[in-house]
Amino acid sequence: MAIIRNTIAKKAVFEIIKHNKSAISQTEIYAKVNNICDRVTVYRILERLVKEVKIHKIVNINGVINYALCNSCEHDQHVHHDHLHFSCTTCKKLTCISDNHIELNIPSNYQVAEVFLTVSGICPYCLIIT
Amino acid sequence: MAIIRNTIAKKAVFEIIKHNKSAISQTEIYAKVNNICDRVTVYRILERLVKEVKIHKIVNINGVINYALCNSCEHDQHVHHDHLHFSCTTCKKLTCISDNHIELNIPSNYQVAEVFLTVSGICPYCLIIT
DNA sequence: TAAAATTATGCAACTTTGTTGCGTTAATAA
DNA sequence: TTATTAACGCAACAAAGTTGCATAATTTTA
Repeated sequence: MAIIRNTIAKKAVFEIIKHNKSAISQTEIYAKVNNICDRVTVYRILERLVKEVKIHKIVNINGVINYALCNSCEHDQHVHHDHLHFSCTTCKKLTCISDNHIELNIPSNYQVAEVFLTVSGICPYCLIIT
Repeated sequence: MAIIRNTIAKKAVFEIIKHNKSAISQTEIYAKVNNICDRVTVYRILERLVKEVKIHKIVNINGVINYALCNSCEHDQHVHHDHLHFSCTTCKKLTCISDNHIELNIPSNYQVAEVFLTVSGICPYCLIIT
């Protein structure tokens, strides 16, 4: 039975994700972690945090994996995510947008785990600066 | 004004995507192309086909970019994709599933380009063999 | 039809992102 | 305080994607 250890690096990574307004990638997290630990350690911490269901993995439209808290999510098999991810094509940032309802119509022979609703486009900030 | 050339390699890549039942990655396409051209050329052809709106880019839940025809898509700003992509966690394949309706509720200060609805889980084939 | 223009390709080298093995360090329970 | 083992660092690797530049192929035009 694996005992979970709350190490300094793990706490730091979690705090970074927690306080970041948009979803954040491993590269960005490692840059913010300020050499508190190795690059590989960040990957392993993220893996553990995902397994512990403390953070969520979201892929942006370029294939870069991002991590976010997603407090609003229901971790229930039947109630799917009620929010949407906006993937900005300009700044590459991933933002969570709430208040969306998804009606699914998937053939019963598929076993659904998670639902990802991602919208690409230009975010308000990038629209202003261009 | 760029003149589009329909080269042998480009035709081959397009045919592979066209005849593949699920969305396919660059790596898989290159394997199928049978040394007709270089690895880099495949990347450049895919880039061009996306720009020409002949194929679509879809990211699976692991961040691997896949390409598909998506004939059923409406290329209209207001009418969004009416289908869903199923990303199998076992075989990693991306399949298009039709007949889904998405109601979006995105703040008006976001400029929407494309909508991606991806569901992760286990596909019928993998469910049988396990 | 030959020369000029330009689109597409090949090759090599590189970058970025993510993974694995293994010996060492350090957090936690007893 | 010690024993256990989770977590870490380092090095090396692998996969995916990008860039520069010289060359090949196609199209235009003179």
